[in-house]
Amino acid sequence: MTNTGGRRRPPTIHDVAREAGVSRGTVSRVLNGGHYVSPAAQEAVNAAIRRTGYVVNRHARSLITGRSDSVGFLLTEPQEKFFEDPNFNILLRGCTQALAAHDIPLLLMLAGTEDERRRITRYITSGHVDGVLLVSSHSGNPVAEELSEAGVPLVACGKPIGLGSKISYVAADDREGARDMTRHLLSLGRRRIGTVTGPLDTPGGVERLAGYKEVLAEAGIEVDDRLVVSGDYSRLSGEKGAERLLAQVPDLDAVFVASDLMARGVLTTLERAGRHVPEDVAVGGFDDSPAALASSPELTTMRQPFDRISAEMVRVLLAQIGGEDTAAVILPTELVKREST
Amino acid sequence: MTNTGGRRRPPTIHDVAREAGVSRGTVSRVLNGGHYVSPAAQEAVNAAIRRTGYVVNRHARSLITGRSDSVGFLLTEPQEKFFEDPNFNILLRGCTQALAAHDIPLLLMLAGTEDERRRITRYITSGHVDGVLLVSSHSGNPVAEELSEAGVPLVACGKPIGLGSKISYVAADDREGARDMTRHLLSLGRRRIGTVTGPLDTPGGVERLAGYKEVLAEAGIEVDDRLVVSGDYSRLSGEKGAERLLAQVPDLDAVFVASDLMARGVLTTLERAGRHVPEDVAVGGFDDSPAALASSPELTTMRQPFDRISAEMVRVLLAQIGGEDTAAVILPTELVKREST
DNA sequence: TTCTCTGCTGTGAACGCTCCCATACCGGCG
DNA sequence: CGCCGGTATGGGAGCGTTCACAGCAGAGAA
Repeated sequence: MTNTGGRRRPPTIHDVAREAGVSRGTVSRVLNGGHYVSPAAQEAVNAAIRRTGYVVNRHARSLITGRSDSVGFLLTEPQEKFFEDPNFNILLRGCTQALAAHDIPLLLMLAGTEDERRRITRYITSGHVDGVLLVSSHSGNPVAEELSEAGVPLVACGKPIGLGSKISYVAADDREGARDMTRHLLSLGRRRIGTVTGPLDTPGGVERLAGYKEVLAEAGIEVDDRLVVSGDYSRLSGEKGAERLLAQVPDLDAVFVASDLMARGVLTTLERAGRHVPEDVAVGGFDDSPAALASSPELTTMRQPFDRISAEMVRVLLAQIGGEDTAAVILPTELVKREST
Repeated sequence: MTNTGGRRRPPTIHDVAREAGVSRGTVSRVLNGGHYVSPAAQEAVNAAIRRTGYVVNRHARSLITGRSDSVGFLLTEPQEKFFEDPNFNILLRGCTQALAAHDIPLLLMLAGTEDERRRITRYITSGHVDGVLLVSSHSGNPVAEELSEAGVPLVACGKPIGLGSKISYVAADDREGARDMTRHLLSLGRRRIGTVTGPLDTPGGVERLAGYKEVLAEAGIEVDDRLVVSGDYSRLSGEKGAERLLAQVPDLDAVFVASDLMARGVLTTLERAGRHVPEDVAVGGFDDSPAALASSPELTTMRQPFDRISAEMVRVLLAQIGGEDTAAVILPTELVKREST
């Protein structure tokens, strides 16, 4: 590697060609898979690349190929949620790494306000990224539709609620997860099982509630309206939710909470009310976020496979960029038993 | 805005020129500040841009200017820390927003392993970003030196410990913050004040310890070695640290903890030991992270102005990219009194 | 008038790459 | 022998921009 220290003009494909005694074309072919290149030339070019410290100029390449070899990670949540929810971070990390394995940089984009959203939509649709990983649990999200209609490859995390949209997504099996957790609570002998749902304009909120109701119905237990209160995934809404549950159903013996963060709020309220967990009331969360371990007692929860979700999102997006038709991917959740049940 | 639906060739500067009845050059001048352009032409071009939905092709621009109009956000911590520490997220968000205001995308880069570090260094030094925001509290970080020597504009968050390095950085005033907190504990009448430090190979760890010691010395209190234990900013290390403190100094009446996360660990240990906070032992944290509010009792802490830090990092980096010489920026911290003292 | 200066405009080069076409070689087949 | 298909290579064209330069008009000075 030459060119130590000071800012010199970086080597171009020309320099490599000269150094290797071949033409630009041959170097380019080596760079792009090495088809129609003799082993001798192949070797000479690779040596020359090593000697010159050549790195392809992605701008020049993008200019002609029309691809940018980068993807956007778009967050359309209002900002606060980003920080309250550890899942975003895990997802972000997973996606960055999965993309790095393909040598694709990730552009982080936040579109909290309407203004930002317009700017970013414009940026994306004008070809500055090859595709978009969309993280936004809330529905009614115009960005997804816009981008999708503009033909931008797009993969969402979680099912977009938009009616009949053909947007690919990767999600955990919320309904089955909720079913498993509810069955688990039943298997402990609990019968007065309440739930604190997520926001009902999100697929996660809807599906988890559905799973809960299904299992209770199958077990022949009346699904009492007073057993169901809804939250917004925040800790505080967990506290409030539990207060309402206790008021409406004094003989409550278990709660299925649609997120760990809310579950922590539920624990707080139960403790304040003098109910022991899990003796008096069993509590099951959802996500297996760090919050689940940080609480006391540690939360029983449904583990969402975020590492696999991010890997799948990247895989599906790259396939879509490659021109394949892609479908939804649903990944199974896993019950993690801890102290709270 | 034409070009709805299907994938058409996006308009180029040529199309805009034709539409506006001027030349490429004039359009380009409008795009880049509008100097030497008559008001009439200016107006015609802007109208044409609006009509065609033109967006500049950044690849073509970068190819000739040599700038990429994007910056990297480089994280060299081992991965886990990223998630344990809420500060990173706040920083990331702040930087993304500050950059967005300049229409500069942020490329997120994780370099946890040696391999990744080489790849990313290579990527950066070959001009794919104009500058780097570096987040890595630990010292002995070769990346910073490498990039800096290669002439890449670089701003670190927190002071890099590297000897005599000329790297610009933005940091909170750790020492003064520690002094304030220690004074606060003294003002409550506490005299057996322990501390759980951060890692002593980080500037934050060192400075906060120094501030603590200074104030005790100034108050004429002997700085007992047994009062000082060190942690690694993790919650667990806070628990362990507090255990050691209690063992070594049974009559402990206050603890200054170098991070909120560790402070939560300290609270856990104190509760287990039956010590009441703040009655028996006052606890002061550092960061004012969400963890400070989530704990019970809520933590008194030193607020680090992360919003201003990220804004300053971006400002300094852009100045550096613009060719200015830049220096370090130190921002004041602020005492936030809550229940734990 | 003539010359200069200033504001504004158009145009031919690049920038570094990939694409495509022309060419050349080789072995095998009719 | 001529012709073919497959492999390998070189080089021109062009991607969409900015930059440098040349040119032109009009105002003011000589």
